Amino acid sequence: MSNADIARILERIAIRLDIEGANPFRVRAHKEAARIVSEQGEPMSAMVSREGALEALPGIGKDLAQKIRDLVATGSTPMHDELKARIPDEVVDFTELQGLGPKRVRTLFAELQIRDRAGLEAAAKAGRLKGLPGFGEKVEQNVLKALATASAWSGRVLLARIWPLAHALAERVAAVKGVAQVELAGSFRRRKETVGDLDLLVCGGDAESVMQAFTTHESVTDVLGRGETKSSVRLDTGLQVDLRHVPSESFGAALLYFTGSKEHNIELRRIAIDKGWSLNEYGLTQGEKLLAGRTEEEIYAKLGLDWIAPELREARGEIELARAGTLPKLIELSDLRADLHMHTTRSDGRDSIDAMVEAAIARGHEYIAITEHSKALAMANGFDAARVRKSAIEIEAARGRHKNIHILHGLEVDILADGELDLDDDTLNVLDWVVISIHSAFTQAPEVATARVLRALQNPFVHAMGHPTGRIIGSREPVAFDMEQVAQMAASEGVALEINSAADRLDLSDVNARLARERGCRFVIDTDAHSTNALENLRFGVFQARRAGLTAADVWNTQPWSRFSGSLGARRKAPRKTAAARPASAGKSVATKPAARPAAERTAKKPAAKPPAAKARRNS
DNA sequence: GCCGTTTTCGGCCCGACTGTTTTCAGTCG
Repeated sequence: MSNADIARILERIAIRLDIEGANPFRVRAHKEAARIVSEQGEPMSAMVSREGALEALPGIGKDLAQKIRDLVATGSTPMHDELKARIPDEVVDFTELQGLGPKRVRTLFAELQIRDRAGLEAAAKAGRLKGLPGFGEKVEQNVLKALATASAWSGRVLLARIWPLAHALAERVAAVKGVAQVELAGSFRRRKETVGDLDLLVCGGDAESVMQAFTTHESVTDVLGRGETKSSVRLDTGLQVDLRHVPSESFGAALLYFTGSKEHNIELRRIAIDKGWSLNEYGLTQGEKLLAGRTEEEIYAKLGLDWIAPELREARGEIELARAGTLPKLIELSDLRADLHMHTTRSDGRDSIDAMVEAAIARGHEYIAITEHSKALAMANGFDAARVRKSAIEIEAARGRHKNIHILHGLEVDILADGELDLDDDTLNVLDWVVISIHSAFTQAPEVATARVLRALQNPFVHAMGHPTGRIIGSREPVAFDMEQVAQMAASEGVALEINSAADRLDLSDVNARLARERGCRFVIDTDAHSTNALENLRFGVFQARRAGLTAADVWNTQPWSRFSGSLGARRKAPRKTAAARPASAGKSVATKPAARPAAERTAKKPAAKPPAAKARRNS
């Protein structure tokens, strides 16, 4: 049972408790626990075996720790079984519909015995909802609307997919006369890999004109609400967009507030309260007196904190680092000097070598690697040994045509099901840059998958592991290998883990990259572009890296060519470790070598997995 | 259900908007 599975069950326990009218703080405790579990890099299945490890997590006490242990051991917990027997799954799902919260869902279930979607729709159509307490004509109509919308809307959309439309909406509002500032806040600003809605923040201009411009945008199909300071709309794609018009003296406070995360805000509020102040979207106040509000920086400063980049605002220890002045200096797109994973028409790319190289030059890259597929991916026209040797000549010719960029002769070599690589060592030795990736056998058991990856990582010709977990957001689960062991092996072998910038990969995830960083891994951020356009995606990989707390120093392809090229051959010179080439025996934990860069060397800047001060977060 | 320099009880973040009410509960973020 993965952390995500456990988190989901805890979340549903919380909703069921809420529907039953339980103590709201008990509900919140379960929701908080779900969040904490989902953000742990280490699997719960590993943590349960360490005495007291669960209880050491802030927000997890004796009771929740036991529930997590039950879930790991049996896939369930007695309390959830009892709750499920009383409240069916589909009733829980009702709370996802706009306008239905726990109270109204409770009424539907208790008064009308509605147990599923079909029943809800039938009751609403028959006009049986509007007579219920807390319901009326309008709510009934909204339920029907929400049911129709929900079937067309999966809930979240990839950040990269919404990027252009989000900016178009912002520009539309920015064009209104007198508007001074427009920001896209929310999870969009935190650069989460998917966003559930968009939050626009506007200051300046006439509020009425701003609302008018916003609610009449061509992609708006439904105006959900329209007040003096706030409007909500639904777009034709199903996405909800909220706009808030705020005064300039409150803009920083509003930006902070609506950027979130909710958990980050709650921690900030606690700090304010402890100082006898109050923090809301209008500012930081002491009684009637406004202490700060115009910018985020002044609010953080007043609270005794360094400004925290939005990508880190997830209540994962960033506040303690900000207080201590030890926040990492996050990597930026401009730090990258290369893209080391891309395809051309020679395998399954859409553009030629020359087109890709020219596009890379236009992007300002100092060096790139052309990395076609290997032969296991026959459908992608993967290279065999002979084709690799021919390719070397083609790359050399390309170098002759393009003098103002360094081109590495690379390959994306398949990791076969048993951990063997798809090409032999002699062939790999021809290449300047070897990325290894999983493209098959995605559903192996954890021990098998772990042994497979550990074996592959020990090949001395390998430089990097591409899209390590193989997950596709929304459609394919990550390969179930043990990230802890893989990260330790990658660190000790000096193999970089990729953060793949493809919109639906973003693999490693922020949580995994954070764990890998703590184990001393280095990284590369690549596009895996299959066309010149896709080279633009690098920014999304950088966002993911920032969410993981990575600095430029953590990422190999930020190095200037002279240093990078000098570091490529290091592993090949070392004698081949024959014993290490065998896969570890299934089910047995593999001896973990110390990380290449010991954790202690890096603690000064790294965000702690569990901040030492977190248990006492109400201190200040 | 969690937490603790107020430590085993009594707190736990806060405001806008809607719709159902007739002063406010429910929902949402």
